[in-house]
Amino acid sequence: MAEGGNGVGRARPNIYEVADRAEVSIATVSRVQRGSSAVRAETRRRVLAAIKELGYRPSVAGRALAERRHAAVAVVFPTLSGPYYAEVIAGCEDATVERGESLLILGTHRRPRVDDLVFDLAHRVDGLVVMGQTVDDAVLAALARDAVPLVLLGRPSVAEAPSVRSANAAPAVELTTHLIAEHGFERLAFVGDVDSAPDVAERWEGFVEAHRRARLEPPPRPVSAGFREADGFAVARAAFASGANRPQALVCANDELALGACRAARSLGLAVPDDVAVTGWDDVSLARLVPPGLTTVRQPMRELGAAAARLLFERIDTAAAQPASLMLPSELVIRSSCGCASEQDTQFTTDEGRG
Amino acid sequence: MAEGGNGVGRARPNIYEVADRAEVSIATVSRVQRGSSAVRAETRRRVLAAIKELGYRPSVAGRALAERRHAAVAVVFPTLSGPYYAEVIAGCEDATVERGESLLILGTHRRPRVDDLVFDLAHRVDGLVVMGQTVDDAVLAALARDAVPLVLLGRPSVAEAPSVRSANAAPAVELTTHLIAEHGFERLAFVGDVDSAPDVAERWEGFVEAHRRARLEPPPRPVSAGFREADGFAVARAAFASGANRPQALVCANDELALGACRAARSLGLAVPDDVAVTGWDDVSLARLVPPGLTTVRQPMRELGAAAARLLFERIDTAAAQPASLMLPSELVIRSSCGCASEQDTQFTTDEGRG
DNA sequence: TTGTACGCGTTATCAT
DNA sequence: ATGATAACGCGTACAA
Repeated sequence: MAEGGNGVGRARPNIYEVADRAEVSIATVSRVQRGSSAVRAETRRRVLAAIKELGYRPSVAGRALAERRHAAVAVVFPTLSGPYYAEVIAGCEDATVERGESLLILGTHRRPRVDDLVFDLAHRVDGLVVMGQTVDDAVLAALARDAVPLVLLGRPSVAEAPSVRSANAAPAVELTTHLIAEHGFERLAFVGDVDSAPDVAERWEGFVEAHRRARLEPPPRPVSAGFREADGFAVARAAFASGANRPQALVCANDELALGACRAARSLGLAVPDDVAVTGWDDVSLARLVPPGLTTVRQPMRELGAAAARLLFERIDTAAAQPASLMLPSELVIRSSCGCASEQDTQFTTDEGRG
Repeated sequence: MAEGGNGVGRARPNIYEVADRAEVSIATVSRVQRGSSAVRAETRRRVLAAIKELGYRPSVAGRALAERRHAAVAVVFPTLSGPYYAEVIAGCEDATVERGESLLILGTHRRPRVDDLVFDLAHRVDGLVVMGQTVDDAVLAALARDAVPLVLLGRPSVAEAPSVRSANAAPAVELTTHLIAEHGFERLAFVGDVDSAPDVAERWEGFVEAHRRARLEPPPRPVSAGFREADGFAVARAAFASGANRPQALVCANDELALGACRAARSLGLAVPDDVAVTGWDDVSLARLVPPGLTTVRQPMRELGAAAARLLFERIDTAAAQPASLMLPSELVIRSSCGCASEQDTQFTTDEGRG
């Protein structure tokens, strides 16, 4: 381990030094080191010895130049706050390391000149995973024209780039139907900004679809801004203010909003789920910790990231075929906030925090 | 925006094509493009036009080879689960983008051949931020011998590499003294694995020091494994089982443990803080949301990451001088779980979740 | 099986 | 102010 003492400050050896030391040509070093063509066993041994003695590692820049590839990909995301993006990126990282390559990251939230940043990034990797609404369609189109392999994540397909998503409509139908059929609710409300993200729009559509199937009139399209706990608090307060006609259940576009709604209920002396049911989306670690356990929908975040990266590699390796888009299933997680029995609220391992 | 239509599939133009089009030599293109030496205004104009028309961007590989630098750094971390590492990495990313460079990431948790991964990584960037106990000291020493610029984060200095940390001992003294002096507690317990991380060890030492100053006998050194919610639950259950002599306050090494301890208390019919006080460390987003608001210590996570990256850049730019290590202050966050009045538990914006 | 020589796209030095 | 040209480190035809 930790290759040996080639003196302090000594410049990194290059392929020529290795060749000299092993008394072969650089071509042979390259062959040995890449494990490619046939090399006589004895020669290979000598070369390997020289590599080890010198602590030689091929220069990525030189190799990138010669091979015309970077052995690296990048993921573009809005922000690292919250568990969603971090988990997805972790999935990308898993798949990337598994392939023996490197992962670059770029956050776009509140950053000027994002287009330029993305173009620069595109030129130092072999492909890009682009999450959510972080990059303009026009930029994606331009990248596609430049033949930059692209995979989209949690966002509709654009510029013929394949996309990886998790199910929204189906679980939304399932969740809403659960509230209607199992718990007998008739006045539901949807909390979330339908126009801000396709994911949310699809959840809303599933919500409406469930009403249609139950022959119930869906509530009017919600107007609300934001995804934050405070937003959920405000919207829920307003909803609860409608007196006797207040909704019996709040279907929130994410767990943050749902937690805010729970707080709003508490602040008005309403009990969840006895006085009002609340559901979330994402299954953040809080969801199972805060009483009552939040009924929500779990997206396979890490798998989403890994799948996107693998799709990207496929796209890189076979420039020809466009791999199809992928839809990963989401899982309904029934806890107590919808009104179901508590049943000891699952396990409590959260994998948060550190030493 | 989005440079123009140089036909589909057209190969990326290189500096020669630009030179041809502008009717200059590649040297001039390089000069213009780098903004270096003097170039006649008219010439510059022509070159700029050619660059724009062709959508030229210099190849990072070519540049890296010529300049012998990568314009990129990497951060090595254990895992992306939980808010701590994600926030720190976000800080690194801020500082990196601010400098116009790129950030590579490598997670080591549960990964085989970490040493090799790190060595590979080191060869494709200009320097490394290494977090926590992710990499063996021997590997760090080897990297240092190879003249790889290194900055350590949240870990004691090794191999003469500067380190960035947040204060542990001082806030631990402050927190413990608060419990002793303000709330009059005399039987405290420390929850956390003191031997697993230097950070935790320092928090423990601060805890002991506060006892010393108050002329109180500190409890025996705790034996506990893990940092997780479930670990806190288990340890706290055991502590509460000691009957009348049970601790009046639990000082936990992080918020996860503290939340587990709270749950343990609940499960035994003990109220927090009325029957037992609990404090955490980190101020994760849960800390202010779960009732009662958790008294904890806030580390400047994002600033830690940014500071580490900037220190690394300094180290890269001035190979000679070793920048000194940095210690960033941590902030005591008093909420209700220590027994202080609730006072409407601060704001509720959490920045978690997404659309 | 092995070696020679060229190309990859820049930067930088040295002439002019 | 501008142009030739030599590195930079590697992969790989092609030749031997």
